Amino acid sequence: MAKIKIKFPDGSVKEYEKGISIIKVAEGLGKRLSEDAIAAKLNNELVDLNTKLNKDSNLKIITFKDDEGKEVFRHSSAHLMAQAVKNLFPKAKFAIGPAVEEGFYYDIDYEKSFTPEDFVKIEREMDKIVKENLSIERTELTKKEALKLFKDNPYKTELIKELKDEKISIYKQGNFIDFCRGPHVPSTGKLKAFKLTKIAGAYWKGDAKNKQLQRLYGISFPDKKQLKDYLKLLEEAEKRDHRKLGKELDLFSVHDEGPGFPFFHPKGTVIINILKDFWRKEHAKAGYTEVITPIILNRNLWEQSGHWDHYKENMYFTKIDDQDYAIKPMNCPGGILIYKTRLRSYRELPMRMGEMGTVHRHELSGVLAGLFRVRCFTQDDAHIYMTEEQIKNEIIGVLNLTDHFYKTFGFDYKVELSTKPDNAMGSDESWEKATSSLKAALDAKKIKYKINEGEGAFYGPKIDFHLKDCLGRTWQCGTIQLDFAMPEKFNLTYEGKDGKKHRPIMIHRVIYGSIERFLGILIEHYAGKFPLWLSPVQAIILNINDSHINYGEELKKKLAENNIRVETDFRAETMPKKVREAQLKKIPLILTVGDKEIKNKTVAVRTLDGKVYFNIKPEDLIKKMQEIIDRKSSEIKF
RNA sequence: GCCUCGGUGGCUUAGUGGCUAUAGCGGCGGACUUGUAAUCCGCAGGUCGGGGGUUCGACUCCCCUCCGAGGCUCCA
Repeated sequence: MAKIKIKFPDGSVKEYEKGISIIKVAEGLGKRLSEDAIAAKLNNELVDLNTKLNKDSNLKIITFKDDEGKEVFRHSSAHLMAQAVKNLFPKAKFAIGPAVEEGFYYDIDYEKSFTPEDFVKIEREMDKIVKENLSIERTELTKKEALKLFKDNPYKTELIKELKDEKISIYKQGNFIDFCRGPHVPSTGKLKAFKLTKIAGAYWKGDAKNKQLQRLYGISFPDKKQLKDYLKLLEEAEKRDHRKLGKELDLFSVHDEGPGFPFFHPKGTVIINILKDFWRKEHAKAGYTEVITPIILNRNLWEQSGHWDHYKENMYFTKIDDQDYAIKPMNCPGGILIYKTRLRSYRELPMRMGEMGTVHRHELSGVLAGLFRVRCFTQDDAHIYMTEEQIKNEIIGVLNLTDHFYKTFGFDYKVELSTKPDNAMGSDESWEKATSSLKAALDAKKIKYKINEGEGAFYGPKIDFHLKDCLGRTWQCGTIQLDFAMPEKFNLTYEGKDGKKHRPIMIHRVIYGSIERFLGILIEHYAGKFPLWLSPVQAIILNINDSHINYGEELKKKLAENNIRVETDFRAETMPKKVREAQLKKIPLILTVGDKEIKNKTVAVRTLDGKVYFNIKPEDLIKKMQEIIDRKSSEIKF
């Protein structure tokens, strides 16, 4: 028998008999590894575990810990679900069933809607198939054979016809056959822990003109514990839902009278104003000015900016004196009018103009969600007008500022760079220059980034920031976009050293993104327990009986004089009840006054973690609080 | 916009054709004057999202509408 050499990721090389299957190799490497194995990477190509090795190769065993492993595992789970559905509902026709970031789905064409009761049945059937531990086998067919096999399924037929390749792979597990590129786990017994999560409508090929199918979603893991942990995380996320907390903490509300137009209550407004104050201070330091531009502007402006032609379905309109006006969906055209009020000199560049601009966008009713997706929001916008040479430094400036903001709130973040798309405007040369300036700035800051080839806006390349909250979920917030188009459309110029007119380049950038959305993210990030500097109410004073009210009022006055946001609760309720209520309102500091405190001229301080500190002097408390507020710290200790 | 599910006092919620629609929290009134997560008693509060229909009778069934939740090409 001939021998072949297999090289592993750690550099080691082992000899095997030609024709050995990968699963056999894995078994030789260790029991644990062979049990965890899901698929393998053979010479950098993802393959099934029962693939036979016929020549010298590089081999890596893939487990659930690898992203590819998760994908294969969930993809196999989708097949498992499809098989169960097929067993229970033989008339169901299957479209596509891939793995996604959060699990997997299968699009199914079936006459009747699936119900939650069906979920239970399907899960039971899946369990059965897992217990049978059916082997999952790959077979290759010609296109003709495949078309014959799937002649009753219009979706698979369409997909097979679209395929350029003549060779088609199918996967078979028991009585179930699916057209699939693979790879898959070797048998259904691997798919131990799963749960169907939701059902939704989805169009065939995502096109609203096509038939709408039922999309069944599920999640799966190699063992029950991981599934349990995942479900727990979902539960935790649900507890933190900003819509729920927003109501409980009296921060904001939305009404039938204005879907997608949130109302901010006094406490929510406190936080928004703090976010704005912080923004103003930091931007002034970084050399920005601030402007205010109107909400409603004439049609001519939007025609010139291109919004009238390209963004119309997202805009709101109105008529004034019989003329067409639009409510601004973006701030830039307004800002540009300010730039154009007089001739600009190169000496003025870079010119950094910020604006807390409230924009209105007509989003589809179905996509609205709390503060995350609204129809009216305030962008912490700024536009920088500059020369090509200034790009790199200006980008570095924005990167520094953004980093400072996100760190302040305790967010980790990831950066992505999007490059020239097919429908781009502007010359290849200026794109090249702009993109390399963005890269140079990122490299100078030693920021790691992912490149999204061809995903830039048609008017310029961009950098996006994705925040990671404490549950590991990511949110796109900040963005830095270079723009060659607007300066062109509005014929922006500056006079150079040479006395000639030149075209400036523009940066559009936001850090919070939308203040409303950022507040939503903060609510979930902190689970409603805001750090002291952001807390709408920083302290509440409780008395023990009526004789302590006067002392409590004095204390309140002292705190309020030092700009501390303080409330009192002098109701004739029991202490435990008042403590409980303050705790549920997530007020960071509960201050209690009683006989002892009056006698010693002190106060008892309770923090949200339940620790109580007695004998604190009011002056010391104020000093401590101010220090914590100044540091914007989320920890409180005495 | 489209699909699935949902909408019952301020909030959470019981109630699948039959007396005057539950209960808890919250609110208000009263008693209690209380030492760090719920003291007791009483009262008020609902055109069951809105409109129409079926029926002797509708929160409950049907149709329309409004609002909300989750989704709507991450390649067989």
